[in-house]
Amino acid sequence: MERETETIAETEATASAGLVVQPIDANFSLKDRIYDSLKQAITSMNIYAEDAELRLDERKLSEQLEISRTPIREALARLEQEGLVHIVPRKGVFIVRKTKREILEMITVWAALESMAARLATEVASDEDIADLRRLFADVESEEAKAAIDEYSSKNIRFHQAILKLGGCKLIQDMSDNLFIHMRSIRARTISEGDRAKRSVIDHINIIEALESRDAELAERLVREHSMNLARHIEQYVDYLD
Amino acid sequence: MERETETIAETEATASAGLVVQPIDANFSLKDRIYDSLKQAITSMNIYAEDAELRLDERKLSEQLEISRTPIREALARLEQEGLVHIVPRKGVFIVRKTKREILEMITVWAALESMAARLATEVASDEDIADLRRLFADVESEEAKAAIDEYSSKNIRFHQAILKLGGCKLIQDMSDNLFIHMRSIRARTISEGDRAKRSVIDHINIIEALESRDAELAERLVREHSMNLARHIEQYVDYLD
DNA sequence: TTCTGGTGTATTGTATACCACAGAGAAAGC
DNA sequence: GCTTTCTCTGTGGTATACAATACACCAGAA
Repeated sequence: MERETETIAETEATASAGLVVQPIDANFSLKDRIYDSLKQAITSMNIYAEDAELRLDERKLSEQLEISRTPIREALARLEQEGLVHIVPRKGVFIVRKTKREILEMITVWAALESMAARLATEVASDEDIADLRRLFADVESEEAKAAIDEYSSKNIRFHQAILKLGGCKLIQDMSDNLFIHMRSIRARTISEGDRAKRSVIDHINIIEALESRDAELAERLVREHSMNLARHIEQYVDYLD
Repeated sequence: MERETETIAETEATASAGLVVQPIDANFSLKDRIYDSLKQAITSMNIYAEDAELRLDERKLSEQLEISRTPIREALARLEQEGLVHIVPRKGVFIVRKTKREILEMITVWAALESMAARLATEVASDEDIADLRRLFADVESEEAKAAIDEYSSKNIRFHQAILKLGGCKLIQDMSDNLFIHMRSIRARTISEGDRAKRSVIDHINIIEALESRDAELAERLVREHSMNLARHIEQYVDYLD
């Protein structure tokens, strides 16, 4: 946008002729594209399936993507820093399977971040935003009976991401997104266990009401306990993790 | 040839001669070493000084370190993912200067993490660990009068890191370390402003007492408010950030 | 003098060649 | 038959060569 106006201002002919653009996105870089591509691929696969292929072959990737290994290696270096893959010198690149303990720690951090977001939300979120939250949730409630569990799971996830967003802290959202990659499949699996879905619905109602009444302490506590309950559940019942 | 000698060394010679070790850390990798080296260099420099050199020259680095550009670029890719540097395609690599808003967000996240750590600490930390905290703090108190401010600043930092550790959540510690890199210089600068040092001491006493009495709610609140006070102070008085 | 256009250099992005090592399988010795 | 050793292949690690582009400088024209 800024560049467009600059260009137009600079050359009147352009403006009069109305030749609109070429904001040519010169920011393409193979490294970044590959990074996105690999990240997308990894997050969308079920890492915790038994038969999951955990090994990544640089050369194979370079052939599939029809580029050289160099940018691939740089993308992999980024992914390693992010914790998605682990590079063992002279051994190979492996997709990381988080251990149960690590998952629990991630949920703990998630609880800290989301509860802080909820606290912030009671201060900065508009009434409309909170109303939207209730609307999204009403949706969930009405569809819950007929829709499949994983459909609910998706809404559940959107609910939590909405709260993170309402806090207005970009960094909290970003960090949560990263945690979320690893928690996605776990959340999806555990939601169907026991009566967690129903309890979850109740929790969500309470959280929304706390936000509506702008009760920072209560909102924070409810969000935190909601997450920590998930941690306790996993601690007790999940055994397919290392 | 080499393999023969290796083999001999491993089997007979090693056993009979009692040649003790070769713990040779084969996990060395230029990429990792460079990463550590650059990170150390960046964190130890004052990023926010006026005359700070923000540009990193790959070729110059490769000459100084006497290695090729490839591992350097991989290290830089990691640093970018971590948020320490920013890579602009076909422009170069620049050390990131956080904006005021970003600093404030980092402190908010820090508050969320440290307050969660404090809460956890009231449950899992041993009495001795908490006693150590008080001891560290007593140290601070006695030296505060005579020691320089930056000396206190270092103790202040250790206090906070101790709390993070007491929570027993490794992930919280790691994430906080990252945030800390950017907050280090800010914290050092602001501690000397106003009577923040004295107020800080009082806060710390209260936090320790909350931990000792195993009051999760109180410990969490005090830690959170302590950090958020720093945020408010920066918001109001710091103007050397973008 | 100033603006425009071109050229040259420096620096980044990408490709490729080569090296060292790990691991598996074959061959040889016990 | 079992163990051991050697070799071979595949993979990642590193270096270097090449391509593309950004920026500065300079020349020429208005």
